[in-house]
Amino acid sequence: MAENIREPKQKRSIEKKERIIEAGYKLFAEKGYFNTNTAEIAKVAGVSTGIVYGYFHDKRDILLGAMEIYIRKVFTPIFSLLDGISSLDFKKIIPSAIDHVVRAHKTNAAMHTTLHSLSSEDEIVAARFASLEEEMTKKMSEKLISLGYPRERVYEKVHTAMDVIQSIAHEEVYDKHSYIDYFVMRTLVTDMLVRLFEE
Amino acid sequence: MAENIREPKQKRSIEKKERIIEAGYKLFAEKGYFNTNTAEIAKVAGVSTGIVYGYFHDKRDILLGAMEIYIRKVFTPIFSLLDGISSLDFKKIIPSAIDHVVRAHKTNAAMHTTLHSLSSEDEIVAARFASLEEEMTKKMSEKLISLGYPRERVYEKVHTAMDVIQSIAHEEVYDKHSYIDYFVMRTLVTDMLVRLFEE
Amino acid sequence: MAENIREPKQKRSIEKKERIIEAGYKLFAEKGYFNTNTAEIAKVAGVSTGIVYGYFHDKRDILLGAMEIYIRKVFTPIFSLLDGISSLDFKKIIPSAIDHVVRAHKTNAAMHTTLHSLSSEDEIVAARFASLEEEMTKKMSEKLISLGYPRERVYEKVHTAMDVIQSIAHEEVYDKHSYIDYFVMRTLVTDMLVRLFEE
Amino acid sequence: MAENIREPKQKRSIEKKERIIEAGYKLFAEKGYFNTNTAEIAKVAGVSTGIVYGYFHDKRDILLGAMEIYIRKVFTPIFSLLDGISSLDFKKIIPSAIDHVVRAHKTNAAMHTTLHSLSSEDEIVAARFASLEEEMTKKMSEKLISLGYPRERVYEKVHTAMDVIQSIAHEEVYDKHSYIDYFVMRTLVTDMLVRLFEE
DNA sequence: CATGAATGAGTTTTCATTCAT
DNA sequence: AATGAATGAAAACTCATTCAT
Repeated sequence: MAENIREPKQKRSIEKKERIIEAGYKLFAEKGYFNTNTAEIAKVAGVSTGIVYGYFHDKRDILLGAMEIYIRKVFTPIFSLLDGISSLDFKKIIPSAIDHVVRAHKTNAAMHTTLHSLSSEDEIVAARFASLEEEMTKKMSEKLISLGYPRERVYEKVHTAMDVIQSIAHEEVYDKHSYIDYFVMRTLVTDMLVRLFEE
Repeated sequence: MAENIREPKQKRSIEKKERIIEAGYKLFAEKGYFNTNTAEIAKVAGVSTGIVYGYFHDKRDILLGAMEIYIRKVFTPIFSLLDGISSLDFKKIIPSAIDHVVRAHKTNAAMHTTLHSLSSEDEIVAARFASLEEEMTKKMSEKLISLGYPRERVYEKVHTAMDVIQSIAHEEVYDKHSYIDYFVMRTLVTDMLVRLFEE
Repeated sequence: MAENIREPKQKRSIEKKERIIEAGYKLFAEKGYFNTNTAEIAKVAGVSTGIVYGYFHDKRDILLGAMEIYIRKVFTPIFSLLDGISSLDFKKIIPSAIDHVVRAHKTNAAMHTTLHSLSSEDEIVAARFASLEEEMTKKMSEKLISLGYPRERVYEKVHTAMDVIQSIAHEEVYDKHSYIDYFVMRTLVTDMLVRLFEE
Repeated sequence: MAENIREPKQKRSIEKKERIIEAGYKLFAEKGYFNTNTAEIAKVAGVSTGIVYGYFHDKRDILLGAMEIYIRKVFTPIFSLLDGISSLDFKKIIPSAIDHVVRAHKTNAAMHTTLHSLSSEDEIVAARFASLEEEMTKKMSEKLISLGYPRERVYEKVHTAMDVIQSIAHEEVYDKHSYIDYFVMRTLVTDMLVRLFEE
């Protein structure tokens, strides 16, 4: 039962661990978690099956690694967007936020879906996402307050806005409904959210 | 390999097929699709493992059956809500809609999550949901138009409203964010959507 | 985690379970527990690997089954020997006991060794053997007492006798020492034990 | 595939080889041979996994090394006991022998069990033990003869005594039978063996 | 129609041993 | 000599699906 997971310090090892995660990322996104097996991950990563277990406890651990990559890819730009906000000009903030989120979703849609799936079967994954949303909501809210926005109901507003923006990102990325004009929809949503904050 | 799936005509058989679907529903919702095996479904349904393949092509086919149940449970009340609308009084329509959706989610949240998960791995599931959304959007839009609401951008408004309502239903059902006052959030969302339609 | 082990009631199934145990018995005895794999057991039993897990929780469970067979084979004749004792004539009892034990060992030596091995790695196996020894000691002691033998120190005498008899059985079965005349040794031991009880 | 096992001459190397053996000893004794892996041995020994194969052909080779340690620890004191015998006073010799063996067992019981186990799967281990027993029996017998004890049947007597003493050592060390008074048992055995030699 | 035992390919995981550095 | 990352064969176990009864 001795759990001996290498925490790689050398460059080559770090690269290898990263390669395994990237391979997992790619395959999980393409075929879903349960339809991917470790042998395949190893093959795509160009390593032996054994070494996978040198870097990860098990398959789920690879998923967790991939999730962190996903979070890095998707949330980092969004957090950096936050830093750029310097006034309460929601007519600028909202479209910019939608833009960021849609773009982040577009490049990582498949992984997003896989991870969202796993939320239903894995507590940890679900918890990680919940805490991320919390972090974003709080950071955004504090930012607005620091710029003079009234504190009252700000968490609820921000969280609602985030939900709405995520919805529209989904719509645009999956583009399943031919009867919807996504440009129109985005305009609607933008106005709606601007009003939410400016009321 | 002749695919001989019984389309049961006798009452006893119909009941049996239904029992299998219900068992699948329960288990898929509780533990997810991949963590449920057919033997378990058969056991919960009180039938033999073999007969499951008399009524269904494969495991996925049971999921599809369960999905129809889910749709029946969740969408039927929402469709019937539609019929009750007789004026363009959005201050009444929106809260009622939110109420219906939240309630439907509350009783079927687990299955919703499972099905949503599977969308990423199963085209059919994804397509079924898309077409349902389409149907709902169209029905609702036509209803509004028939009551005199302007046709322009109505699909986009309705679809956006549906997205937002789903989001808030999720929030309330999973209740993961202790920093959110869900009553406040619901009020915000209601006002926001009323304005969307009344502008 | 649903542990569904068939407890076979039908004759065919019982036979199959028995066949698996016998295959395990044979292979464990020939090659040791750790050098035998389940696929091999299945093959020798003439069944699929899967069904093995229909009848047994895991590989160790097969060993436990084999252990019970071993116990049946080895201890049953010894217990029946007990029933045959009708007087305190140790000059007859001791040689007869030695005879039985040596013969039982000779036909099951390999399995004995394997099981004894496992005692060091498996608590259950060890405990089962200890309780068997206890049962035998107690039964034998009660028998002697019922025939009028003094109760004092009888457990210790019987247990000692059992140990000694086991030792000599080992010696005869494995026959590793060319400088030993096993016939002489058996005579020595017999006399020694007769005196132990007759003193 | 050139088998280049270092026969270490330098002190540092000898120490390292010794450390590996001691680590193997400890782990084999604690968890059994098959439940111990080489990486663990290396770790406990404070060396790299690779270098283990610089000093040993394979895992089994480490076991053989550990066995020699065991033999050194257990048999050396017993052999030295032999040297101390200067008369045929069995009332002294027997208790002293029992004492030595019990004590040796008490400190090395776990390894004893492991090695005994391996006898069934490893010819070399079995042979080594057989030859040790032979050596002891012969040495002891010669000693007795040199002190005037009749040569006839002496090997068988000594070997039997050794067996009995080992049995009682086992009993005392593992102490599995609550219904046995081990002090009584030791007295019985002592008397029995004294008589065996004095008859 | 119904049963549930049986199949066997497929999956995760381990570990003795090798090898580049 | 020494390291410890890497290998990959082999093991235990699962489960959707089939089939004899």
